[in-house]
Amino acid sequence: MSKTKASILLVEDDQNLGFVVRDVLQLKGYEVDWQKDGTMGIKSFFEKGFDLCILDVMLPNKDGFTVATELRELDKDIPIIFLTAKTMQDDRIKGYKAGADDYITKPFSTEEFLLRVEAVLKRCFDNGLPTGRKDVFNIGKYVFDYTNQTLKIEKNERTLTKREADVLKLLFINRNEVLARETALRLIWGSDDYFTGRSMDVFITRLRKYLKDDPEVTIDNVHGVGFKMVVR
Amino acid sequence: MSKTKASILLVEDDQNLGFVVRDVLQLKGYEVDWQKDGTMGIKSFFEKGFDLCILDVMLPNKDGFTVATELRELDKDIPIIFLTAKTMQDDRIKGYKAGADDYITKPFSTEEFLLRVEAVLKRCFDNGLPTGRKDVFNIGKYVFDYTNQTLKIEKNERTLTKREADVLKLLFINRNEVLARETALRLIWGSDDYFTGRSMDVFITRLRKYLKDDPEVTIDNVHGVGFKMVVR
DNA sequence: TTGCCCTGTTAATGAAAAGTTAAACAGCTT
DNA sequence: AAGCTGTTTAACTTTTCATTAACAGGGCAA
Repeated sequence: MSKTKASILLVEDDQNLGFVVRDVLQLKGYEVDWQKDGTMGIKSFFEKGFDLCILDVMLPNKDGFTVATELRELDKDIPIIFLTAKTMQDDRIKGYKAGADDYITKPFSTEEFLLRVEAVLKRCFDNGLPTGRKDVFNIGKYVFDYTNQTLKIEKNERTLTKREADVLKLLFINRNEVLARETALRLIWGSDDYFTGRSMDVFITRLRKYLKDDPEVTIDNVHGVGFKMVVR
Repeated sequence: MSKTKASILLVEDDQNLGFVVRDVLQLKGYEVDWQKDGTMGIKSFFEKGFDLCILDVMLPNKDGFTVATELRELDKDIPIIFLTAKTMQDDRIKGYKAGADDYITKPFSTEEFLLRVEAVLKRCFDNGLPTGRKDVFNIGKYVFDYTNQTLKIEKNERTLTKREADVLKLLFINRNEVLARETALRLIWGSDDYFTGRSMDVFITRLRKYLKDDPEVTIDNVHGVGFKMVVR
């Protein structure tokens, strides 16, 4: 069945506001992951997955909109709520409203806040409850369970390492499209240099070996750019 | 509901002004690519594509107007805003002639600047939001995906190399018009000498081979000038 | 028509990227 | 500190791709 309460990613650099928001949500039974900057937020989302993301617009390094764009690359339907300062111009709010499921202007009351959160969840999961995050993927004849780090074909199950699972998941999210080397290195390794690149190659080799039992699934190289998982 | 905000190309050689402008735009949620000279700006535009370009008039090597003209060759509808140090009537006239959508004289307040930017975007994308950059082209019976570097006809898909994709895209942008050899060499290779010219010929040969399955698509030579992709 | 430059085409070359395997290493646990 | 596990580094091989070369036509001006 489904989970009882949604899990929420909160990206907020302000200590005080972050603490309060997390607390309010947790008291309502939500599972909350609080990250202080966009990069960590994206990493966490990739690894854990959430039912809803709440992003402050003003963030160090990577602002909320950029974060939102990158989150949507990982999951195009993920509900997103923005937190914005009151000083923001009206037309601007209109501008990004299209990409957001809701926006809340600071300061806000906890009641209003919770109402908005629940409204978005209700709208996105029509029974009011999240369907539960999907971290089991069907890759051709394979069944890949990301959280349990297992890869199964017919009766053969293999346990993957964290890195293997990360690379496989990212490839699958971008299946039939080129996954730029740089993107993968940035997201999974956090750095993009010669050696991490070579390291990735080693993982690709290993994953190909794991996936060789279904010829419909291949990992193709696009020279100088990255890799493309092709699922026919 | 995929894109949140417009992506902007900023071409500005001055460190301080460039930094400030980028920052101001980023804080407003725009995705900003800051290039320090015209050549790099054009290259970046060709490879990534943007919703709006902001060009300083005074630039090393290639001035803003020249850059604008070349940008318009790549995308005749791209919105362009000029920045200039002083009120130079001559420049203004020349600027509008090249097709500026707005013209901002330095120094300017961030408020004024942002208003102008938003106004131009609003004017150009009537719903206030950019349409999103298109990098999938229909070339006769072919479907060419620039970012994924694929060229497809019916069920046959072939992956292109970076250079092949670059040349093909440039030819297509100038379809039914002559693409000067020099233009292509400058933009894609960055230099225009005998050997790069010969190299280009090799790519033309290869692209012709790839495109031979649709007789309605040809790459014709214009002796001494360049090539013309003809799509009937 | 002749000669010269420009283009078409194919093959050879060399450099860089990727494939592969094994050893080294780091972080745990026992 | 020995063993175990997972990741990175290293060393070597193979592949890929842009460039260069080599040769064959073509177009155009004189």
